[in-house]
Amino acid sequence: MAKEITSRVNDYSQWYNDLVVKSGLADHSSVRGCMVIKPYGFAIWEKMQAALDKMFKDTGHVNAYFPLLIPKSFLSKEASHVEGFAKECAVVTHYRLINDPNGKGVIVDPDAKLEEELIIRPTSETIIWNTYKNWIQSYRDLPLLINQWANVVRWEMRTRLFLRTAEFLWQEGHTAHSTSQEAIEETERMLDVYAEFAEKWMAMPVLKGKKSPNERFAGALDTYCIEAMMQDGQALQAGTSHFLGQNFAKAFDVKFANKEGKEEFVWASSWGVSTRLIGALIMAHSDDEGLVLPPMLAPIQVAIVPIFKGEEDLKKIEEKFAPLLLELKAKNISVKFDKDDTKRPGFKFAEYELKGVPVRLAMGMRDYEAGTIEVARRDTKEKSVQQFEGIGNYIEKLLEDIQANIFNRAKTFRDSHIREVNTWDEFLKAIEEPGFISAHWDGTPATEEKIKELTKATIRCIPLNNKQEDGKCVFTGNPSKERVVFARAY
RNA sequence: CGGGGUGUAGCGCAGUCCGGUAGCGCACUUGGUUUGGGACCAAGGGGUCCCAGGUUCGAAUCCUGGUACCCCGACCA
Repeated sequence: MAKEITSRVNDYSQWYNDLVVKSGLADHSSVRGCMVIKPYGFAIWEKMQAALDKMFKDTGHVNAYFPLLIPKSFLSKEASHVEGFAKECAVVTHYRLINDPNGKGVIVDPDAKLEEELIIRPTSETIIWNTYKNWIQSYRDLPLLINQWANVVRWEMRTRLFLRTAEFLWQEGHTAHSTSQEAIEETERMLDVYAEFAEKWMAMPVLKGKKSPNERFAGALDTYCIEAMMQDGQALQAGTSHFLGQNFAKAFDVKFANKEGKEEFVWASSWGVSTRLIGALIMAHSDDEGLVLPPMLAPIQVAIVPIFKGEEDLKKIEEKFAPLLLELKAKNISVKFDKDDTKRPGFKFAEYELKGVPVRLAMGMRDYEAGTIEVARRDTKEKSVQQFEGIGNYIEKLLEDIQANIFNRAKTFRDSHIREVNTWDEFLKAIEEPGFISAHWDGTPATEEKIKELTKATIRCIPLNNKQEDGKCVFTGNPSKERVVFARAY
């Protein structure tokens, strides 16, 4: 075995790290907490971007780009926003380096201190709302529906590849509206877009819900989220959509004249997903042999391994496959025909499993003569021999089947790991098992805080369209109208 | 920020206790044989032993100081 991956049961966290590095998605960089996203990992991100970008455009949004650097003073204009982000901001203080007069290398030129320090954006609400002030005068300028693809920096104390890195890639939508209701509708619409993307493309079931006040975005009136369950039963927030009310409009003085000619503050939403989704993808589906990628996001959907002795065999097999390659291309299926003669078939099989390629085809002279082909699917690791004739359609269906199968597998796992509990004793017992807990909560931040302190579990969300039922808070016994979802989270 | 670990060839590591020619596996290069589940043989190339200072005839190894990254926790839109 050239590449040993720690097994999930042994050490889930180590399994994840091994997998990310050994499958070639990303590496640690020489900067603490920052990663190098390698071509294979970036290809997944590009597929995610393409799908999401289309969904954003289809819902009326356009892309723009705002600066990486933000004047320090901007951040403090919205009180709770600065409180949330100040402690993890990287700051630019100087603009020049000079040769070190005492030795080798360069030092910061003390004479090149910035008048006002700049922060590297941890998120762009402030610089964007400062810009919107100039763009919005009338109700005719609204709504403003803008998205940006960007990188942000948050100086996290502890980082993990993809899940929490100091620098990460994301998209952030920032919209401006003339009414509260319209902004709320936008917030909910984008949550639906995220949920659809997670379930349809990533094959990852998610719970849609609202955050409790404790877990809200710094500066939001309401934070909506999608929460996914990883294979170790922990929760991962996979996307958020915030209703910002008029907080940023007030902080940056963004007003518009309504139809009656009166000035009003603008209503806002913001929403984002990040490269963390790649972490989610890995932890939702993969196994001890490597990645398991959903066909819709796999950079390579079909790998073909010809097994040959000498140029003549290879040529025969290549000729046999030529029409199939065209057919698959026409079906928009990405294929790699791997005729690399320096690696043996067994090596390639293992490598494509590690990389999570959904379907692998193998053909040697035996199959060639018989008019058959070996088909291996990554999700179940099943192999079968099929007739070569008509294999294009078979593969197309198989990819759909794999996409559906891994979604169903993840959904079955999740649904069987959500427990309803009604007493504190049950809660304490259940939280030591993998999975989510559905329980009544009295709605107070104090109770949530206390539960977190005692169990490390947080309220992941208050599910949307939640069933209303009378109950008692699992901790205080105070009356409650609905259940909320508790879990330990990444 | 607390605790732990690690810095030696591209990668993974041994050597450090007990100072004395810098090693192993993988990868790489060349040639050959192989090819249906991670091939084999032969030859070869590759080093600021994290940095600085000290002890010593001599330091990867001992001493002092620094630094970087990783892991566990606390923290975390």
